[in-house]
Parts: sequence; C-alpha cells; structure tokens
Amino acid sequence: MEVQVLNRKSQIRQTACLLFREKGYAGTSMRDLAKHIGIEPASLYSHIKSKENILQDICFGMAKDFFSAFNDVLIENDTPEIKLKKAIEGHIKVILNNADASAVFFYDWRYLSAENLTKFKAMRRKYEKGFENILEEGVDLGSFKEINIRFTIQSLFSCINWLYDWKKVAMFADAEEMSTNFTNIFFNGILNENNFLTKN
Amino acid sequence: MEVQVLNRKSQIRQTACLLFREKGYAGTSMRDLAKHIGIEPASLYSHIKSKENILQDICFGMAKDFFSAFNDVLIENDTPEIKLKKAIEGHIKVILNNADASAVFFYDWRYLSAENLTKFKAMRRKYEKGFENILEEGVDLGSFKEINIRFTIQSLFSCINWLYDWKKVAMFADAEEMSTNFTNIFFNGILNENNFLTKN
DNA sequence: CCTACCGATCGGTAGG
DNA sequence: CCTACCGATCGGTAGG
Repeated sequence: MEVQVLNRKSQIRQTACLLFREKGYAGTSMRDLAKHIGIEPASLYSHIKSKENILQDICFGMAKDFFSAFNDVLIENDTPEIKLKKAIEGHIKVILNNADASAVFFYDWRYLSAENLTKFKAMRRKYEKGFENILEEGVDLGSFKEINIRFTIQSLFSCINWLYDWKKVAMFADAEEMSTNFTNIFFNGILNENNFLTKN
Repeated sequence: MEVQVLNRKSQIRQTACLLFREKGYAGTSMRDLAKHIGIEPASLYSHIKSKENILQDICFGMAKDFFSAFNDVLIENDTPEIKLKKAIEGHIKVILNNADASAVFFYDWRYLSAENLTKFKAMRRKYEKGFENILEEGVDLGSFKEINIRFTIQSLFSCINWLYDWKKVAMFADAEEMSTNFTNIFFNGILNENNFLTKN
C-alpha cells in the first residue's frame, strides 16, 4: 500500500510536469490533471496537498539536482576551465534527464507563492554565484579574458537552458557530445582562427 | 474621441504587458487589468475584443518589430560576420526597447489559441531561418567554423533573450555596448588567446 | 464607460 | 479513491 501511494504520487508529479510544460501552470487545471491520470479530481488530494505543492516539488526538486551535479564538480581540484566545462556538462545532463521538469523549472517558477518565490530566487542566485566564482578564479589566473562575470554567466545559463527542448533540433548522440559542442562555442567562439576582420 | 480610444487601447496593451510579465497570461485576470487601469472590467471590452486578442497583439507586434530590424540588416551588402553582428544588435535593441512585451513574447506565446500558435511558430521559424542563412553563408566562405547551424542559432537566441531582464544585471551604458560584449563572447569565446589547455 | 449579470470553471473539502 | 458539493473567480455580454 505504501508503495502504491508513492507510485501514484510520482505519477501525479510526472503528469503535472507534462501538462505544465504544455499549457503552463496556471493554464492547467486539477481536472485536466486528474483526467490524464484516470481518477476523479478530488482523489488527487489523497496524494498531494495542493496544486502549488506540486509546482513547489518540481521546482525545488530540480534545484536539488542542479546543486548535486555542481557539488560533484567542486570536490575535484581541477583548473577553472576544466571545472567550468564539467559544471556545464553536469547542468546539461540534469536538463536532459528531466526535460519536462526543466521546462517547468525555467518557465513556471514565477507562479510559486510569495514565500517560495523568495526561497527559489535565493537558491537560483546561489547556484549562479557558484558558476561566477569559477569564472572569477579563471579570470584571476589569466585563463579567461577580462570579461564581465555576471553578464557572462547569465548569458551562459540562458544559452544552455533551451536544451530542455533539444528534441526539436535532434542532432547529437548524447549529453556529452552536446556539452562539447556547446563548450566549444562558449570557450572559443564561432569565428575562424584565420579571420581577423571582426576579431575584437 | 478617436485619439482617446487609441490612447486607452495602448494603455491597456502596456498594462497587460506589465501584468503578464509579472504573473503570466493565465495568471492575470481581466479584473486585475481593469483595476490597474482604473476602470470597470466590463469597460475593457469597449477597446479590445478579448483577452487572447491582447496577447495576440503583443506577440505578433513583437514579431513584426524583430522582422523589421532584421530586414534593415539584410538590405545592406555586408560580409556574413558584419551582417550577423548587426542582426544581433538589431535584435537586442528591439528587446531593450520593449522589455515587458519581450518577456510576454518569450514566455506567454504558448497561451495563444491553436490557430495563432501555428502562425506564431511559423513566423518564429522563419526568423530563425534568416539568421541560419547568414551563418551558413559565413561557413561556406570560411569566416565561421564548421559548426552545426541550427544548434548554434538556437544557442545564440537563447543566449540573447534573457536581456529583457537586463536590469537585474545593470552594467552597460546602452544597447550597443551590450551588443558588443555579447558578440565578443559569441564570436571569440571567453578563453584567453595564450591558453591552449582546453582549446579544441 | 457603467451597472448588473451570465454560465462555466476554478481549487479544494466533507464524508464515506 | 469516489460522490456530492462549496464559495470564489473566471471571461465576457446586455443594455444603457
């Protein structure tokens, strides 16, 4: 029985991810959700506390995954470049392993209640800070150019985060290949070496 | 009288942009909107046809602005690099000049009705294609590396599109400076020239 | 631009 | 997990 309850709960979460991604949190009703699962709307409340609680689970669950991947990178003592490359790869893997939940994480966090919204923004800022620290370290060591740290990390995340929708551009074998292609652009740019026309 | 109606209509649009950005399209009610403007909810319908019509106006209005900026770039006969640089700058200027509307354009287009959704996706794809053509031209000429065109352009847009929220990272004087910083990253990468550790 | 109001739908609860 | 149902709110219309 315990097992069944857990299964149903995760089924609700998974279906919610799918629907929230498609029609947005506010555009998805509990009746939609129940219908997709095959139970009556009122029955949902045997497994979940509220609609917002589902959103909260998804958003903070993803945050936990992102931090977990990032911390795995930090414990190794690599150079800033390698560390950043690995952090990007970790971030991408989390997205690809949870495509629907990622879409909710990126698009629907704003529907969190005031209290959760504050917590969410703080967590996100902390995560960004982690990446900024790596970049800063690399700039100090001279491995990265003298760039605006915050601007660059914002661009970096923005640049990666569309990958939850990568299927529409299906092109690479796996997360690693995708990550490599991405890091190549971000580290070295798209301009050919022998082209100096617009270089700096 | 004609003028007054137009003013009120654009006021509705502008206020809708603000609210949709903050709470999402589905999270914003016509009553919210009316209250912010200072009229009764029913009065809105003297100026607009429906809630979705406002969203439609915003989304397709932005699309028109993006195309307009892009076409200005195409009529000049520049090299692919210069053309891409100018197209990026044009795109950024449109975003910065319509920050709220851009947020709606990027986040809330999925709330469009089925028919408008199809039209919207087609327009967006056409716009992306325009950028892809420039990149392709540059690859053929050898000015750009042999990169996956679609992947790169998706990354490019994703990378730029967070700029509607640039105020949280207030750092650059104007759109041109922002555009230059951005193009520098994308064209040349963040890695220092004398660092070969992770270079390809 | 307002008052008055419509039917539909919302998230959620009571009780079994 | 269901039936039955709650009050609140939704987008929108009629008529002036």
